Amino acid sequence: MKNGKSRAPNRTECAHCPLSKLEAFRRFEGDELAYVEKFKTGELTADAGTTIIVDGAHNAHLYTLLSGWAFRYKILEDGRRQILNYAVPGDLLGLQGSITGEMQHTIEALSPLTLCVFERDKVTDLFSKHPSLAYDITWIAAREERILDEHLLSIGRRSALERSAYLLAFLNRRARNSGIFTTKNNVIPITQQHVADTLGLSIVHTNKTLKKLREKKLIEWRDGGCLVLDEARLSELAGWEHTDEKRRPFI
Amino acid sequence: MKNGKSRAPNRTECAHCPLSKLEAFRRFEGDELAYVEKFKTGELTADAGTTIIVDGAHNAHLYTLLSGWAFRYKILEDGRRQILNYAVPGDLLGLQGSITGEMQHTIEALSPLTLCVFERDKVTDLFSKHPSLAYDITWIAAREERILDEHLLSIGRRSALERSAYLLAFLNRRARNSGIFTTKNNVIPITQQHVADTLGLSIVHTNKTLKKLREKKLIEWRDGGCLVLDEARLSELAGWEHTDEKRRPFI
DNA sequence: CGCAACTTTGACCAGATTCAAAGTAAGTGG
DNA sequence: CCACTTACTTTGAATCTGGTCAAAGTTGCG
Repeated sequence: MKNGKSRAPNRTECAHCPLSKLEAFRRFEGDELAYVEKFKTGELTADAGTTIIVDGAHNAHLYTLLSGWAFRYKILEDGRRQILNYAVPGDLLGLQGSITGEMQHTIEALSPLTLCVFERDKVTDLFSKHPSLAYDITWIAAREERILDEHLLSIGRRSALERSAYLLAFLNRRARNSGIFTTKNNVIPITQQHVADTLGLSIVHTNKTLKKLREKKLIEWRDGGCLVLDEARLSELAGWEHTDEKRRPFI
Repeated sequence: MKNGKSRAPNRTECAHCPLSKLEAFRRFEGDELAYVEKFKTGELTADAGTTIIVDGAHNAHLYTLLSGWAFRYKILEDGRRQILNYAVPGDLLGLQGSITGEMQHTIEALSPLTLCVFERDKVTDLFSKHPSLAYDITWIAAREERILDEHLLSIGRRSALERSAYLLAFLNRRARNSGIFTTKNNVIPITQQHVADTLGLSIVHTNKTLKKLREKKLIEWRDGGCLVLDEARLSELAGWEHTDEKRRPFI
C-alpha cells in the first residue's frame, strides 16, 4: 500500500472541466455549475498503486474521478481479494459509505489519477438546494448497482472464457465512453492478477484463459495492460448485451 | 411465470404502517409522513411465484415491500439464472431502472407479499419537496450497493461451504431485522434451487454442501425452506462480519 | 391415487486450483 | 551501462472442487 497522494498544485475549474466537453456526459444547467464549483473543495493526485480510501476507516470525502483509472476491492481475512468494480473519469467514489462515512471496501489507483474532492457533510446541503444534482447522485448510485448486477451474473454463471470476454469488453467500453483513451494509448492498465481477482479465478487459469482470447485475436497483452482488438466479438462471446447509455450525469 | 398480482382491497395507511413500529426502521419526521401518504398511489398483493417486474420492460412504478419476501434475478440467453438479491419488508424495489424506467432484471415474489406502489414520475417532485426523503432513497441505494459488494466477495472468493453459510446467515439476519419472522415461523422460504442460483453453484453440489451445514447442526431444511439454528456460527464459518445497522430509512 | 416439485445420493467427469519453475520486462543502484 | 531485483507472465503436471448425468426418495396437493 503506497502513499502517493498529494494535493494538486493547480486546480481545475469546473467551468473548464474536461469531462463536460465529452459526448458521454450531460451538461450542467442553470446555476448547477456554480454550485458544483463551490461544492468542490479541492483536488488530489495520486500515483498508480496508491490507496485512496481504506476499508473500515471513516472518510469525510466523496470523490469524482477526473482523470485516470481506479478500482474498489474487499479482502477476506486470509488475503483472498475480490475486485468489485473499476472507476473511470466521471465516476463518483465513496458514496457507499453514506451516512456514517465508514467505508467497507478499499479504493486504489490503477494508474496515475486526479480526483475532485467533496465534503461528505455538504451533501445534505446539496440535497436541499439542488434537487436536480441530488437526483443525479441517486442516478449514479443506481447505475453502479446495475453494473454490480452484471458482474454478479458474470461471476456466478458465466464460464471463465465468457467472464474474461465480458470484463474486457466492459472495461474497454467504459474507457471509450469516458474519454480516457487517447489516440496513442488504448490499453486497459490492468495486470492478469487484477483480472483474476475480478473474476474470481486463479491467476494461472486466468492466464490460460486470456491466451485463448489472444489466439482468437480478440485482445493483445502489451505495454502493461490489455489492448482490446475486437470489442464487439468479445461481447458476443460473453453473451453480453450492453445497454446504450444516454449522456450520463456526473458531479 | 405466474400472474398472481391483484390490487389490495384495503389499503394500509402510512400512519399505521406496521414497519414504522419496528425497531429496525427510522421514524418519519415533520410532514414526511403526510407526503409519503400522498406519494403512495396504491397497494398490490401477489402470490408466491408471481413475477412483479420483468427484465427489459418499462415500469412506471417503484415499490416498497410491505410484507413477504421477493428476489431479483437475471438470466442468460441459455437459461442460466443468477439471483442478485432478496428483498424483505422495508426494501425499495425498482430503483435501478432509474431515469428510463427500463428494468434490467426480473423481480419475483418468493412468498405471498404486499407492495406499496409509487409513481416513478413523482420522484422528481419528491426530490424537490423533500430533500430528507430524497436523501433516504440515496441511502437505500447505497446500502443495496454494499450488499451487492458482499455478494460479489462471496461468489468470487468464498468456497461453496462458506458461501452457503454466508447466504443463510445474511438472509436470517435480514429477516430478523425486518420483522418478517413471527414467533411461529422462522423459516426462510427458499428452495435449494434458489440457493444454487444465488451462489453460482449447481443444485446437486448445493444439496451436498447444505448437508454439511445440517450435520454441523447449523441449519435444518424443513417446511419448504431453511431454518437457521445458529446464525452466529454460520457467520463465523463464512468469515463474515456484518456491520451493525442503525435504524434504516424506508419510504 | 397420481402428479409435480423438490430433495437426496452415487458415479463419473471437467473446469479450475495449486504447486513448481522458468521466462520476460522494467526499474534501481553501483 | 550492467548486474541485480522485483513484478508480472507463461507453461506443465498433479490434484481437487464442483459440475453433469442418472435415478430414486420425499412431500404436498388436486
